[in-house]
Amino acid sequence: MSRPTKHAPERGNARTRLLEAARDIIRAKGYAAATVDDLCRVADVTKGAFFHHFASKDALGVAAAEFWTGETTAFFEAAPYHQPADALERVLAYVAFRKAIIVGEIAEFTCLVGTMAQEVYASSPDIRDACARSIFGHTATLEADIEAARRERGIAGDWTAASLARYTQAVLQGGFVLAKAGNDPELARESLDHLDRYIRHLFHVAEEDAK
Amino acid sequence: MSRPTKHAPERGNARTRLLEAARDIIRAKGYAAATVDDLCRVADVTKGAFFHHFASKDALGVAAAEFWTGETTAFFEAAPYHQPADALERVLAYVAFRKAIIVGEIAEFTCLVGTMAQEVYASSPDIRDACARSIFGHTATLEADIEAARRERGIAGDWTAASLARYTQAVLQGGFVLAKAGNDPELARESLDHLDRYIRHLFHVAEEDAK
DNA sequence: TGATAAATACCAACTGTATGGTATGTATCA
DNA sequence: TGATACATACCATACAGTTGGTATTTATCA
Repeated sequence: MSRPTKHAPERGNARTRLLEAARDIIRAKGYAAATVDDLCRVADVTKGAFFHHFASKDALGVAAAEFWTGETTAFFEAAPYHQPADALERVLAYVAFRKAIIVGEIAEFTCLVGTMAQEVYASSPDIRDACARSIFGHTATLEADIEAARRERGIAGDWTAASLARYTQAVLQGGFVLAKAGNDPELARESLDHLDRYIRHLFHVAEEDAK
Repeated sequence: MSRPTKHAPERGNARTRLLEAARDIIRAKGYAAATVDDLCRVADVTKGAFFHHFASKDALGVAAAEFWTGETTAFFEAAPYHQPADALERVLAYVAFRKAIIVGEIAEFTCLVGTMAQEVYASSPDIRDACARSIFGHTATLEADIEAARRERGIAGDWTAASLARYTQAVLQGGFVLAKAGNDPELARESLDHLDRYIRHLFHVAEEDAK
């Protein structure tokens, strides 16, 4: 995705700094309100550099979604919830992990591509599709564990692993919306407690005395 | 909220038409991208009329959230899910109703205040708070039925009626985000199937063979 | 190895238009 | 007569995008 050059300066090139700025600014005030000048100021580059690296603001939007995909993929691959040998435990550890990382400022734990998709789904199909790839690509990684847990434990029921994986994303995204509206991260964490209880129900395991 | 005057023209005054335009345009492309000119064009009023009724674009945002509260309150009060004598049946009927009205264009069934809150939560506290009142005011109406169902059926468990009511909103809002990203309303309906199954679990009732 | 061409990465200043908002007017109604 | 409900024309600024440059790196080849 990012074609590295020997050219590369020491502390990250302008393109990367612009993508990081986009990630932070768009999460804080949305895509439309994030102006090119905003991005350049935060990234400490000029407008000439912006339009050298991106053909348009929308092109940056697509690149920002792909950058987010790369960052989050690496982050979740390195996360500790993969450790349990038991597949269901990995799924529950995923939910617990998602809850645990809901800390600090709202803009720091909410989802860039969920925010962007909500805003541009109709006006910018390119960005929307990049967001969709990011979200549903992530759910696919969870789907494997859910499917394995189902086989291991011989669970029936009229739901699919893919559907449950998507549902975890829906609960997360919805929790973020509520946290933003109510200006309270606890609203997002609270949603994940219900999700945890639901998954334990589907797999017939007892609720743990959570935190 | 809307102080009617004898002045009033036949098909709704400029203020109301602007609020309806705001509702439709903001759901389609977000708050920031909805320009005052857009709103005036769709409402078929001039800019003078806009700034006669609203001190600023942000003031319109607040008014639009309140207008949405009024419309949705009336809509849900008139909805058929209140009919069952049994409180739990009313709760499940609410979820079924929310699923049933997810039809047509995405912009027609998604939530104005969820969209706005996601965008302006940090940059416009007034709008954010109006959105919060709309969302959490609505969850409060469901909370009563959940609490009644709990009493009627003697249900224990480490969750509150208020928390479950908020969770239904989170699932809805998250379903909308996924529907927008995937450009497919089914993604929102699917989330509600999981929610239905979860609620039945909490109240120890069997899953119905849903359509 | 060194000269040179070509590409890349970036910068400063600029442009046309869109934007939120204003100033000032008029018609209608109580 | 005074307030309300608009309309028209206007304004300063913010906006995405352009133009025309320079410095640096890489590729080519004698």
